[in-house]
Amino acid sequence: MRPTVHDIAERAGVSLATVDRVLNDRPGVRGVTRAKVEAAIVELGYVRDVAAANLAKSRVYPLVFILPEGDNPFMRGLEDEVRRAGAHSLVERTQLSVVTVPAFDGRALAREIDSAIERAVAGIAAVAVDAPEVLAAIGRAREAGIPFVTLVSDLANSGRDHFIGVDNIAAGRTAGSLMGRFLGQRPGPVAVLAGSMRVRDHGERLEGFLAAMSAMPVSRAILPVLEGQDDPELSFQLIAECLAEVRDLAGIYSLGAGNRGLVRALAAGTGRNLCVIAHEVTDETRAALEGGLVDAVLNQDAGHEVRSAIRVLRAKADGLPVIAAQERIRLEIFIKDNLPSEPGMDDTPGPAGN
Amino acid sequence: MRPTVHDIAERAGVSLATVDRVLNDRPGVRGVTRAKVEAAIVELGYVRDVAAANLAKSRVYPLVFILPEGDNPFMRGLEDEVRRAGAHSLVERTQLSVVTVPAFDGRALAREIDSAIERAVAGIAAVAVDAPEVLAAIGRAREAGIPFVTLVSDLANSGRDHFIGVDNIAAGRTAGSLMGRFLGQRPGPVAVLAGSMRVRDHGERLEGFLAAMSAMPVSRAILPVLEGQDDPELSFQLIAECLAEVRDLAGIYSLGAGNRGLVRALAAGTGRNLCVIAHEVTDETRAALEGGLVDAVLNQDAGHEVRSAIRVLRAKADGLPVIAAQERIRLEIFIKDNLPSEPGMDDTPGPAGN
DNA sequence: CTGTTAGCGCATTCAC
DNA sequence: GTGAATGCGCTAACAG
Repeated sequence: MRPTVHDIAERAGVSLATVDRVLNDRPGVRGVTRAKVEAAIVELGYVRDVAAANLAKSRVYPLVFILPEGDNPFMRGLEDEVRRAGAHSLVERTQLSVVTVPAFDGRALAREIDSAIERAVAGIAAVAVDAPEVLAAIGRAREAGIPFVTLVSDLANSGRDHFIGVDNIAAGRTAGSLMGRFLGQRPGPVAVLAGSMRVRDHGERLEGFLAAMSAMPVSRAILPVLEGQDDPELSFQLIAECLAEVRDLAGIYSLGAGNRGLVRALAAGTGRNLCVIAHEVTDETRAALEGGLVDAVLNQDAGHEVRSAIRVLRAKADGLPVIAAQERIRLEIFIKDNLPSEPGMDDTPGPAGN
Repeated sequence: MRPTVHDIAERAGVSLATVDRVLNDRPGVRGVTRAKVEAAIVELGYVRDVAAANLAKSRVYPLVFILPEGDNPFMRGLEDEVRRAGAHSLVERTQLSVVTVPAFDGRALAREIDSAIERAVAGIAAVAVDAPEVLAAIGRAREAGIPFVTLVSDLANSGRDHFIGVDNIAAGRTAGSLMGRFLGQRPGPVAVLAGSMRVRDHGERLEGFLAAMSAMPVSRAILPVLEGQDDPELSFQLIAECLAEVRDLAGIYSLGAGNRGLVRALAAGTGRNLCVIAHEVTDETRAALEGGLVDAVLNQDAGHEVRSAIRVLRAKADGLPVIAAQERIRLEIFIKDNLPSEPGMDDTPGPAGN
């Protein structure tokens, strides 16, 4: 049997309360006493039973996810995953909530962060916007001792505890590499559709894409980036225009969330046989992949990201270490043949273990 | 606050013990009483606190992984992952052990399964071999009420509780699709290196590969399958021979674990510019991918598989449902650009949350 | 500064 | 058939 607090209390010749004090390093213990207890802990190889601890604390963990509002399908998918995780969360003493803020609005995000701090939540996960207000708000969360993770888009210098998302430069490189191979010797320029270059992850993807394309044996022109603001209508117009003007277009890389407009334009421009690579599996991209309109979709698993965020926030809240290998979000490549079946319908209701 | 056993005892006008009896449906409760309690459970929306239950039971879960022995790097990787999970497992009241048996030996596997049943373990995970003895042994595990999951290679009609691994037909299709696209118009036949066609997953991968290749616009000859028994030396010879004889060879699909021999032969046959697709990220395939000897590697994440097996076995042991979406093992596609950094060095030691 | 005591939610002997 | 009492490993009042 594993050693318990009783064993270490006995071994150190102190009471349970004292053991508990040094375990949770709370004040009110003399240095000598503390040392004795710590020695006993090491000698017995004690590891705290987190389940029992949480039971005793009967602590609940209110966690808040702050996501951009609007009809960005990936973000709505993230939101769905949070709610789905919420269904299982009672068992894990975790209380999930979602709030949405206008996209790309640093001030609004900062306000929401402060509000969460006010409510004394146990952890915050947010899609970061690159703005000074946000940086400051994250700093305040840190000061309040509230764990903070960035989701999907990072803010590395903010002091956040963890970033949960993919390496976007590598994602861009992967897209470029696939595009180059799929096109082979075929001539013609490539277009890039982005949301906005003011968003960090979009910029990084472009950077990686350009690097990989220029490393290809066949050199190929990349047209000036089209910024569709992740808006379906604007994206549609930009792509439709491009298709009309550039008759020998060979491929399109859609690195943002403007896929609905992209797909509409592709469907209209019949028989062009382009190589198209997009990001995030959504209803639109899934259908386009299955229909042959899109050749590959790069994806980050929203469900994994949400569960990872929860695990990391809870670990930080409990002062536990994080299993890095488990929390690394992979960049998934999907083609028609390895597309997983529709999500959502495959979940089992009821309480669950983990 | 969530309702507890006390609440439902009070509501039903019975004692804790009685509530417990119906919760764990044990005998010794009158029909009427049982009905009252069950009504209260439903009305209050009671869900059992598994953590507290396990604490009270002070139950530990001895789980056993039965893996093929030998120098198959993927299997050794799986074993490493089990040990790694074992380091965190104390916290989760789980006791992991690994036993190895000769590869492809149904009788040896069956014997080991029986031994595990004998020891009354709480769950068994095994790489299935397609043999009647194994089928029978899995049946005995079921009768003994011991949860059983198949790992990597399934045995669907065995009555196992769950399969943890990828869809191998889809894996083969994906390989075929990528091979076709990467080759494009380039002429020449394609070779297939397998371990043994008597293994189910290898057969399924071949099936998918052939289907995808034949669906390609450019028709292409597939050479007779080379069976390397997953043996480095034999695989090397087969591939070296093939390279020597088939001067216009366009590609190789390695669907088994003979990659060490494959890579050696590729390295020797300089400047042949083949399209090579292999399975499982190991030291060899990683290096080959980085060095340009291999174009793509299809992978199943061993760490995820092990953790999934543990979660599923525990859930089954506790009679809890499984979160299907979380337990589905994805088929990962790796090219040079999205290869994750070396695993193993990125783990944090010490106790962990999950 | 340190120790005693009473739970957290559940399972399990024992009596009745 | 049913209930009361005790303990799992830990935390948190409250005393001393």
